[in-house]
Amino acid sequence: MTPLLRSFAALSDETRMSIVDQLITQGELPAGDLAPGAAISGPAISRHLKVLREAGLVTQRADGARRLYSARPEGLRMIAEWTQSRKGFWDGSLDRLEAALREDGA
Amino acid sequence: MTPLLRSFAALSDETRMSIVDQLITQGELPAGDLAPGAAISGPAISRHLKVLREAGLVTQRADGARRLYSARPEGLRMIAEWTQSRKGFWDGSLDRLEAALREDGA
DNA sequence: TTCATTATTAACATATTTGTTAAATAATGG
DNA sequence: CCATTATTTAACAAATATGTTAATAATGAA
Repeated sequence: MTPLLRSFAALSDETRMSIVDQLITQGELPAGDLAPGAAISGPAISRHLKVLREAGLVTQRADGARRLYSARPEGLRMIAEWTQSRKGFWDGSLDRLEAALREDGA
Repeated sequence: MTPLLRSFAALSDETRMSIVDQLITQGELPAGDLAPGAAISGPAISRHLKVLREAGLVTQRADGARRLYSARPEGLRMIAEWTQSRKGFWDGSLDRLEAALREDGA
């Protein structure tokens, strides 16, 4: 797991998922419009956006003093695949364990 | 996300996944046998096991001075379901975004 | 130019996670 | 009862994550 994926997966998931969710639902938005939805300060949002940018999950575009952000499909696909692999691991674990228990019982 | 799920999902995933994986693959194991596989000290393993126990992912059984650990199917199912819901979110995000982009292009 | 708006960076504080070593606890065998 | 083994807890250190306020760009308008 890369530091960025780990970072994305970790504590502030809710804030960052909310940011991405807003960008998906409402399309391109300036940084300032994302703060209210996340209930944290501008600088905090700005740093989340930086992480999301570096992780390839959002893109930034300048419009005067504003910075317009959008969700990035390639990034979302990467996350979906990562969660897929993780789900696969746990599903597999469960299957293997249940098989082992059945053998034990037999 | 509960603190325990968050804790489980967070940084030490690899260590804790390795522990659970060993318990699934090799069946019931004493705490001491899990340390080598994880490349950390006994006390560190012990604390991971405590987290896993509290999260309901493993069970503990006394055998003399040893503590035998096993993977717990209900816990694995819970994790599998949690990753499933997460995967669902990201898959859905991707679908929605791609649909939005198609509309834009049209 | 000067001011207002928008966003980012700097400096700092705090909580959480995770590891280590040393001490404590529990069980077993002389 | 004492020594040994297995494990956990205590005390401490370090890294990471995340938030805040204040300072610093960058832009556009008066």
